Amino acid sequence: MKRRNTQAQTDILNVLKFTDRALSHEQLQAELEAKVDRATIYRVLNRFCEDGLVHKVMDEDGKQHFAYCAGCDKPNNKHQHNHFHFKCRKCGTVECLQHKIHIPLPEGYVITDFNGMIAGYCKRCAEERDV
Amino acid sequence: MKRRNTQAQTDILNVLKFTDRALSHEQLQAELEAKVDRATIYRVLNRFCEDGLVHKVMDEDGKQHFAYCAGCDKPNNKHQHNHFHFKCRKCGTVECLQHKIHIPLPEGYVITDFNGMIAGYCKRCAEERDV
DNA sequence: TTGTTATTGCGACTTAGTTGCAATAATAAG
DNA sequence: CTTATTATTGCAACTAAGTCGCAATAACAA
Repeated sequence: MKRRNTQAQTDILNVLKFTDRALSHEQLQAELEAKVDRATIYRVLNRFCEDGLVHKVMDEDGKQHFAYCAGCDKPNNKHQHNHFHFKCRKCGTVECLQHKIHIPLPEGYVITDFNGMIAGYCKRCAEERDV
Repeated sequence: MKRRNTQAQTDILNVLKFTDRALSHEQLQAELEAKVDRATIYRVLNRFCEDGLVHKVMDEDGKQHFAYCAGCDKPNNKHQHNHFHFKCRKCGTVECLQHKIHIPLPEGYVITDFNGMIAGYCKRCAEERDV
């Protein structure tokens, strides 16, 4: 199945490309000035994931967030999204942390997917809380 | 609000206590010979989480899994579920990995929650796939 | 034994994400 | 340039996980 170039796709990819955050469907839709259907957004994002353009993370509420693949490792041609994400419980932003992780797996185990999410308060929101 | 001892609660806690897995609501309900209402199971599990008896992990599909707190760190009285979980895409089991994680956070950030999930194939299922 | 209120069961509800299908439009072929 | 092929979209209906309100039940303390 060959991919085609469409407006919706480039719009979505642009939003993701020009932020360092991982966006939920909701946040992404808010950023999209062009009206794109819910279902289409999901389908586009899933396609991007398959193609390795974007990675998906689950937050602690079970909501998907998508981020452009910038600093992901690529050992032997396979994309590894082996970094953590930080979600602020107050402002809701999800950011990719730089620190790369390697988890020792029991022998014989095969890893296909990585989902690391830390929740808490980002610097700004933590300071506001202290006041 | 004071806690009371009920059958449902001890049943649920026993199931969790005597497995080293993190169970989804579905799996847990299957293990419960006594019939307990869906909503009750969720409420009990959430109470257990609040009380620090059990920890919750999200899998890559956004499904909650619950595991009895056995090997969790407890620095200065606060529970930290700072270990990873491995979910087999084939048999569906979620196990707690022993390896403890420490993620360096940007300065000023406060962590309240940790969710680490790796998906792949466990030894048994990986071997079957190779055949 | 009785009163208080935490807990349960039921059903209705919410929300995120998916899917079927007909319409649209990107690309290839002529 | 025109036409054919089929990937992609929009819409609406659907699914599944989890939550919530409320009346009924049952721990526990008095």
